[in-house]
Parts: sequence; structure tokens; C-alpha cells
Amino acid sequence: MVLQTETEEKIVASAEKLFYQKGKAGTSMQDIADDAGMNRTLLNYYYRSKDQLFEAVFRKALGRFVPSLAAMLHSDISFEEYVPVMIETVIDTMIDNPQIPIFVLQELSSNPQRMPEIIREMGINPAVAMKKMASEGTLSVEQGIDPRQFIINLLSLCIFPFAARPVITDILFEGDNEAYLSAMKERKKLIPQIVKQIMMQNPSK
Amino acid sequence: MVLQTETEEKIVASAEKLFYQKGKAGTSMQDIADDAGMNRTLLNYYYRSKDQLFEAVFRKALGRFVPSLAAMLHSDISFEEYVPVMIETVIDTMIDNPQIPIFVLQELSSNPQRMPEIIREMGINPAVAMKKMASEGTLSVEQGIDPRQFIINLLSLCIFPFAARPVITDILFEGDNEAYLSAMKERKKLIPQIVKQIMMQNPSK
DNA sequence: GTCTATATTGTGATAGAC
DNA sequence: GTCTATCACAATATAGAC
Repeated sequence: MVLQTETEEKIVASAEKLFYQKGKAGTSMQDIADDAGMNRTLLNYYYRSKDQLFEAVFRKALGRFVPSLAAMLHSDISFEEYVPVMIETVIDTMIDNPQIPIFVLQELSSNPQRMPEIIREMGINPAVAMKKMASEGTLSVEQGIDPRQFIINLLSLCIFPFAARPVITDILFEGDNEAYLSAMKERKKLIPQIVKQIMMQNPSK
Repeated sequence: MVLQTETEEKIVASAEKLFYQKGKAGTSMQDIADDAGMNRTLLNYYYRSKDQLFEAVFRKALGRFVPSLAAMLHSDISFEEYVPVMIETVIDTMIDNPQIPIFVLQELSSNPQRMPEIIREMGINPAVAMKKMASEGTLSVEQGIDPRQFIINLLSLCIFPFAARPVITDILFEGDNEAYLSAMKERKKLIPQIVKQIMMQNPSK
């Protein structure tokens, strides 16, 4: 991961592009070699198998957005302070890699048994995260806000619009990709406003 | 679609199950035949090709949740009245078919050029929908609420938690599927509250 | 309608020449 | 490191017997 040859870089670049778009099973080694403009056997030379090449791409995808989520769950900073930063970071990452959400979620949906290992590797500790959430004064069950539901809402608002890109672009923006993109940028200001309102929530019970 | 033989029903049932889980390319005709407990050639007899079998499954998946979304965009009833109904309908559908969001979004992400045709077939008229949104008094740009952003938020909150099921279950609910499910049911009450707040929003400009 | 047999193509992967 | 040649196998699909 530290130093890569030019050939190796071309391989992952093509593999990322095609795996993101067509998925693991939908992409053949030949497809990747063609896109990278090289002989198919070179992929095996560098990565031994399709599984290992896919794994490299998958880990790289995880590495693009898991860290900022993990930081939210674990840092000493309160939700209230960290959330606006995290929203901007996540949305910027999604704008640069709009296909990542579906790619990652599809893999995890097919192989949910991989979650525990991934959680461990990414340095997430669910128990600690729960404790942090429970201890936050501004966001507690006593105030009527379940911290878990809050996290779910936050991630939904940030990530889903990218997973549903074609639907949103064609139905709400009549196929105008520029309009879609500028709406996504707009959400960097919009979502914090919504989040603030949710946190001040005083439910009707 | 009106009348199906028992064999035909078994085929689609198995095809749905496997396509939802592993995707189109990740599922072979043999896999489906095995799951349905029949000879592989029967699939070709009834559906001619894998493409056509997939298409049948895909259309059926669309049919499960597009109608309630289309109704929201077109019915004479105002957003304010229709939204709570729609939230309950969509979430109930997702609870029964939790794999549909990723399945459909993955297909549309791989083949976004299919959107225009699908929109037409499903009877959605983007221009009319825009007009309706613009004319609603309780939800207008003048009030600081972009109707398109509102729809995006609504769909995000309803659908994303199902697309991200494994992540949410293992990180936020420590692997407890029952807890996850009951949280999803809880959202049928939670999301309308959030939506109400968003609609009363008076942004700080 | 359901089976066996077969045609054809594509796949991932390796051995071995250069 | 990069190529050609080749392997074993799996895929979709069809023809034709029953």
C-alpha cells in the first residue's frame, strides 16, 4: 500500500471504476485488463486472484469514509460540535466518489457476516460508542431523542441522496446533472439546520 | 402476470430471493433452478433468457414501492396530508422486503439510462410533479423550503436505514436483529415528527 | 411440460517462453 | 514484468427425446 508501480496503480484504478459500476460478479478480469489497456494475466501477476483484487478495492472504498464516521462515534468532542464537520466531510467525499455507497452497501448486504471483522479492523467499538452516546447531555434518551435514531437520521440524510442519484436526477431535476450536483452541495448547509432542529426536539408526549 | 402456473411461481420466488441477495451477475440460472428444486432448462422454457427473468423480477420490485411514491407526487391531496400515510406505507413495504432498496438502486446505478423509460412506464410525470410541489402553500420555496430537498430528505429517512441494515444492526444494535427491527417500526412515528419540524422550518436567513 | 445431451462461449488461473 | 498458450470449468441457451 505504501509504494505501487505504475502498472499496479492502473489496475486498481480500472478495477475501482468497474467494480463500483457493475459490481464484483458483473465485472470480469478481462474487462478490467481492457480498461487498463494491458494483458489479462498481469492482473493475476499483481493480485493473484480476482478475490484479492476485489478485496483491495473494497478496503480502499471503506477507508474513504469510515474514518470520519468512526471519529464521530469515538472522539472526545461532543456530537454537537463534531456533527457539522462530519457532514461536510462525508458529503464532500460522496461528491468525489458518488458510487461508493451502493458499492459498499451491496457487498455488505450480500455478505453481512463480514461486518464484525470489518468493525474490528476499522477500530470501531460499538460498546464504547453506545456509552459515549448515552453520556451526552445534549442528546439523550431523557430528552426524547434516541442517539441511535439520531445517527441513523444523520447518515440517511448524508448518504442516501448519492445512492439514489439516477432516481433523483431524472425525477426531481428532469435529468439535469448540474442541478443535481448543486443541490447536493446545498445540502452541506441544509442538513446542519435540520439536525439542529432535531436536537432541539421536544416530542409531543 | 394475471395467471401463473405453480412452476412459474416457484421460479420467480427463487429468482427474487437470489437476485435480491446476490444481484443479477452474482446469480446463475443453475442457482435459481436448485433453489426452486427443478431442472435448469425449465427456466428457459418459461422465461426464454436470464435477462427476461431478471426483468420480471425487477419490474415486480419496482411495483412494490413506486406506486406510493408516484401517488405522493401526483395526487390532489396536499403533501401535508399525504406524507404521513406514505411514510407508513413505504416503511411497512421495506420491512417486508428489506433487500429491495439496494437491489433496485444497484440496477439503476449500473444502468441509469433506463430511468426515462421507467419513469414513463410507472406513470410519473416530472413536470407535473414539479408544478404540484411549487403550488403547495405549506411547502414552498418562498417559505425557505425547496420541495425537491424536502422529498430527498423524506425518502432518505424512510429508505436508507434498510439499505444500510447490516451496518446499522452491527454497529448501533450490536448485532441484535430484533432491536434493529423494532427501531425501524419506531421510525413510523419518529419520521412524521421530524417532517413536521422541517416543514415549520424558518431558516436563519 | 419436463427431461438428457450438446453447442458455444466466457471465466479465472497457471505454466513457461522471452 | 510481460507475453502466448493452455487448462479446467461454469455459464447461457437450444435441440430433440419422451
